[in-house]
Amino acid sequence: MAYSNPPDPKAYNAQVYEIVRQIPAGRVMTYGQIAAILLPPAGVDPATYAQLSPRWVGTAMAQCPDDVPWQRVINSQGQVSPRPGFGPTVQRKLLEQEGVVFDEHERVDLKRYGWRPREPDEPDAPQQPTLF
DNA sequence: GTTGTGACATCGC
DNA sequence: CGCGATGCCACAA
Repeated sequence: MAYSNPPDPKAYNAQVYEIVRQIPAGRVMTYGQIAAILLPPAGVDPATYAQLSPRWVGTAMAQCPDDVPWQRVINSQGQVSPRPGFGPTVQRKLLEQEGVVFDEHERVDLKRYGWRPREPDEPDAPQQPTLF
C-alpha cells in the first residue's frame, strides 16, 4: 500500500486533534469528515488531498495523544477501526458508555450520531439524537 | 541501504 | 451489499 504525509505532519496532526477535541460525548465523526473540514495545505493539489487526506487523519490519530478522544473518530462506514493491540471491542464499549448505540452489524447511525462542528452558516442546533 | 508497514475513502464490478 | 484496486510517502527495524 502506500501512504502519504502532509508537508507539515505536525501542524496537520494538531488541527486534527483540535477537531477531534471538539467532538462532544455521544457523537462520532468520520475521518473523511475531518479531512474535509480541514483545509488542504498550500502546494497540495485538491484532488490529491481529497484522496490522501483521510489517511493523513488516520495517521494523525494513530499518534493517539492522551488528551484526544480517539474513540469518537470512526470510519465512513460507521464502524470502528480495529486498532493494533487494543481490539475494536474496547472502542465500542467506550462509545456505548457515552450513549452511542451500535446496530446488529456493529455500525453506528451516522445520521443520528454523526456530528459536525458548528459551521458559521448553521445555527448551533446541530442535531438532537434521541439518546437512549 | 532495503524492506515493510501504516485508525481511510471512493469508485467499479 | 461485499470485495478489490487506487491515491501517495515517511519512518522504523
